[in-house]
Amino acid sequence: METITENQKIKVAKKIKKMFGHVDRRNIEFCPIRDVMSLASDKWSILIILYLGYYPVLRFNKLRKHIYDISNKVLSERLKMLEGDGYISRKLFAEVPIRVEYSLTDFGHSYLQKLLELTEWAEKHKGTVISNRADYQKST
Amino acid sequence: METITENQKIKVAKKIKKMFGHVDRRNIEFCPIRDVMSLASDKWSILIILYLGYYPVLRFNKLRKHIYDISNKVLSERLKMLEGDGYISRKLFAEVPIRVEYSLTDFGHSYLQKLLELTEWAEKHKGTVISNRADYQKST
DNA sequence: CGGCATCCGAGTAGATACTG
DNA sequence: CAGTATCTACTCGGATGCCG
Repeated sequence: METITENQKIKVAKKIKKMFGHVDRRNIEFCPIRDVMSLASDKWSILIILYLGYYPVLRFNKLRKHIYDISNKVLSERLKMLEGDGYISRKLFAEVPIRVEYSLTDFGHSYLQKLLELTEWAEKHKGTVISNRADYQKST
Repeated sequence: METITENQKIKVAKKIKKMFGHVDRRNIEFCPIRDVMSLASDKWSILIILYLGYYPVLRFNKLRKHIYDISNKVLSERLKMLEGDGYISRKLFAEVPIRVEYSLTDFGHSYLQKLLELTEWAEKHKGTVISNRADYQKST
């Protein structure tokens, strides 16, 4: 892993202060972490957004097969929330049988670009997490 | 919001494929999204990591006051998990009264650098999410 | 096909009290 | 001070059945 310099740490702290100016107040009407991130960085949401970034258009059951252990209920809930927040769009085709296509909006693509940085980090460092967990188990 | 070009979308799809090569398999022993991200991108985890990125060292009750609505139980659980995965370190001082200091490890700092990109995005675009949500409410 | 409605069980969060 | 213990409440996820 790349070592982090003290300078970088200071830079990061400044960014946090700038972004999170309300860091010390508790009368926050709308916290971006609690209210935006908690939905968008949910395990299922991440997978949905990634799959829609990979396959530009997906139907409900296709998506469900890719995310191979999500239930109808949970998938449809997440899709509704993600649609509500503007990350994905839902196109209904009134055919028989009915067809529904999900895809990312531009807003969703914008989010995905940032999200990808994080998931790439996780993929790259998953080995470290695994061994950290094992060590921690032993030490207790 | 910046418009996303088709080229960028293709680039992103390639990145996803590279990172998420198992995108179509279902016999995944350890999924970085499900197993790493779901802990590290949890609402409370994000807040803990951000506060520890801003204040290099924090004691239990200080941290709890900053994250102004987390219970003892949940905070101590998350701290243990984050410690177990290697993001934070816990230093115990056997004084009276006892003192425990939490801080980010280098691994935690590495994660924070990427995480910050995402939270900055969320802070910048929270207005869009709010209005998207309002529009969606009306349309239903 | 693409969901929604319903029910149920398990896990998780919160409040409070207590302790080394 | 830094948690743990306990209990309760509630949310969440999974399974099933149904319908346009």
